[in-house]
Amino acid sequence: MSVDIARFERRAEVIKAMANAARLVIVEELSRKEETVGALTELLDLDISTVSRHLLTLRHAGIVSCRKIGTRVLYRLRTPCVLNFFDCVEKVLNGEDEPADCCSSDSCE
Amino acid sequence: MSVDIARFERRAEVIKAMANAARLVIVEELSRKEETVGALTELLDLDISTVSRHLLTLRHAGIVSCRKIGTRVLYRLRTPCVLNFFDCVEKVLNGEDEPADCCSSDSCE
DNA sequence: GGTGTTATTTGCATTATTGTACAAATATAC
DNA sequence: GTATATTTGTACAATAATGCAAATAACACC
Repeated sequence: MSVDIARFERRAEVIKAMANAARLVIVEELSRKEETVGALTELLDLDISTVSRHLLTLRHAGIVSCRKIGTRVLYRLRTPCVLNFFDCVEKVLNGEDEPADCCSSDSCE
Repeated sequence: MSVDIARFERRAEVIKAMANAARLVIVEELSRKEETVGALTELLDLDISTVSRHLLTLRHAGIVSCRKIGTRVLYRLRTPCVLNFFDCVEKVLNGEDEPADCCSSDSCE
């Protein structure tokens, strides 16, 4: 391999943290306001322990941060620029940003 | 669950396609010019069959497209806006976009 | 036509990673 | 002490990454 793969591994770690529907719901919700684990769990059909782990994933990636208030933990979006991902993702989903595809065979549609 | 999870699943599919170091190398390389599977394989310490599958993943997500020239298949970046991800990813990695974190305990750093 | 060569994809098996729930542990307040 | 909120231990299922070998595609040559 002739590339500095470690640099791309680090980038991929951040993107991986965004590569899950439940975590995207969390990110969008936190873009509106700080929320507790319990409140986020109500949005998602998941066990609270699972939501807690999703938040850990986002926190380890540096995307969210948290603060403790009594027995609650309030999570917030630490790097709102991740919301910029969505514009491009919608373009990709709509097949924008490209005239049309060239090869239409099975192996290359 | 009280959210339209399917919408987030679709978004996550696109982001998942970007959530791998080898595929990020491919995307960056294709941002410079069209390349064949063989040429991309030389950048990565992976079997050509693995690279072919990474390209399939990117193609299914709508991020790259391809065209056949003789026995070669040339891949190109279909939605260059994905390159915008990198700016934010670097910010996240550098801990920018945020004063500092609040909770410094084990459970909430 | 057939045969060989090159480039890519596909079938299959294996390993690694991720998502998940339940139960138990921890932390904080009352 | 009890009650509430969250995290952690553990196990399991689902998904993803990988290489090797075989299959396919496109061409060149005879």
